Amino acid sequence: MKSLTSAFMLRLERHAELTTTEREIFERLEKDSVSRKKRSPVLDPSRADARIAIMKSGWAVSRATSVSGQSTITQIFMPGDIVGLADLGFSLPPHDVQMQTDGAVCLIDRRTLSQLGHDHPRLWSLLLSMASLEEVALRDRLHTITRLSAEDRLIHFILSMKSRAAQLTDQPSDRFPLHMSQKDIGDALGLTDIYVNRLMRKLSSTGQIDVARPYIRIIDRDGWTKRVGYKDRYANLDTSWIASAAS
Amino acid sequence: MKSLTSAFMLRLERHAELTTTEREIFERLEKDSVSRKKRSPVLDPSRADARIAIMKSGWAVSRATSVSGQSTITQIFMPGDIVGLADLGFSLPPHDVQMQTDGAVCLIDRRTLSQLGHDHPRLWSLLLSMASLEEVALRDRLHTITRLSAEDRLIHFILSMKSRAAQLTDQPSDRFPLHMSQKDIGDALGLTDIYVNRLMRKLSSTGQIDVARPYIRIIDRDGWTKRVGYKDRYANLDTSWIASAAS
DNA sequence: CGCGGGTTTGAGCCTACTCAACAGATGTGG
DNA sequence: CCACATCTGTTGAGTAGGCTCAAACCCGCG
Repeated sequence: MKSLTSAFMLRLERHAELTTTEREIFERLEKDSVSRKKRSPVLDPSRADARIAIMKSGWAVSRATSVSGQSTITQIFMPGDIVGLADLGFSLPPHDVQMQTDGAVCLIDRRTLSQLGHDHPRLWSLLLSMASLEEVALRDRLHTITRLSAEDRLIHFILSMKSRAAQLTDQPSDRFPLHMSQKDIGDALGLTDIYVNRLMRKLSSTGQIDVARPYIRIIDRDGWTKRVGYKDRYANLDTSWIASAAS
Repeated sequence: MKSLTSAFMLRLERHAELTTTEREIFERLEKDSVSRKKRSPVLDPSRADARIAIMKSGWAVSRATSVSGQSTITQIFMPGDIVGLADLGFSLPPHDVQMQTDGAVCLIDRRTLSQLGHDHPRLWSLLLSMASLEEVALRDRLHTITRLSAEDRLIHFILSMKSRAAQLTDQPSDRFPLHMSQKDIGDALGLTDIYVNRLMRKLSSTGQIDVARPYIRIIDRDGWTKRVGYKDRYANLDTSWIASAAS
């Protein structure tokens, strides 16, 4: 079961039956990985065409920065996620992606990907489906940020991080690692680090979470889910419409 | 020049050379259109598999709604846009899409799309590129909403609507139609209608915009662009990495 | 031991919200 | 063609949620 060592394969297989040929192709994509230190850029600016990466291990975040120096974390990448999928249409990376912890990534250049997709059309459908997951989660986050109170935003965020952590293991529990400082959480939610701190204190002092950095435990997940109207977009990817593999 | 009647084709050809075969395929996708009245759903719930639509004319918006009844406009669709591209991975539509003006749409079901993509792999690359445009614009909006003042948010929004309007015409000007009430604008920006109103009044009384509903004219676009750090993501789609069409 | 990154707490303030009322426009049914 | 309802825009007054500024504290690390 060599393929189980790869979070990316694990995720793909969770959603769709792969042929042995396809499995070989995806495995080849992950053959060479390079390690990356915390805070270093995921994509190598010197390799202009290597603009896609599969996260092998570690976390990364994508940030948008404004003139005033304020920044927003627009995406959080965990093992098995694909970095740069949403940037395919751009000649220059629109937002920059940095490692959030130490880790390793597999770089893929776009022409290789394009060629692979040409030979194996189902690859595109799968990638597009995965991109669509990202985007829907992003739209959910947009909604929570614009319309929920700071406390509910934080709760929604913790729930979504828990969902994503659950994808990476077969024994999900309500305890999971959150490799982000309170300032980072603020950058993801549009709050100040100070206010995030007050909220976290409040949640833990009222017994809603247990914090033991970097781990966090959600005490009443169902209650929270109902309270903020959380929907787990990651759990069910529908790939039934994709044409079955040729032969 | 029959193809010029289609905003969708116009947009595709702006970004990539199409072969005659490909052109025929895309034209066929748009063959049958159905008209839709303002405020009616774009996708027909009775046709469960028809989950993609190309906007033929009119505007549509996608909304996320929360338990409290608050809603956020997560996407705005104009002629030539593809509705439902980002929802491909879901068995049920995650957010609902309604017409914002009267108009017409072409419904496409997912299996048809999948089959087409199987026969013409470049289709997927193009769709993924277009989806990536959407997503990057969405991330920009997320950033402006989380980190900019209400006034700058509104300015950023008007600039982005202008960019999109510009895609639909060959003679772009700083005057363009905005088919949204102040409440809708608020739903897109995370503001109340009342506050949007105050801001609009301020912008027009200080000579920054001219309003003649539904048209709006930006007076100093360069100044605004610099002020809020606006980047026009729609102007340049990079498709150079896509493998050229077979034969 | 000093330093830097992250966390914690206090005090005061401002941006954008709420509530309320009205004017204009638009539409709709009789 | 009018009467009425509904939607949209406008303005005022008061409020509060999350911000800013400031200062400690904790901990790992060189």
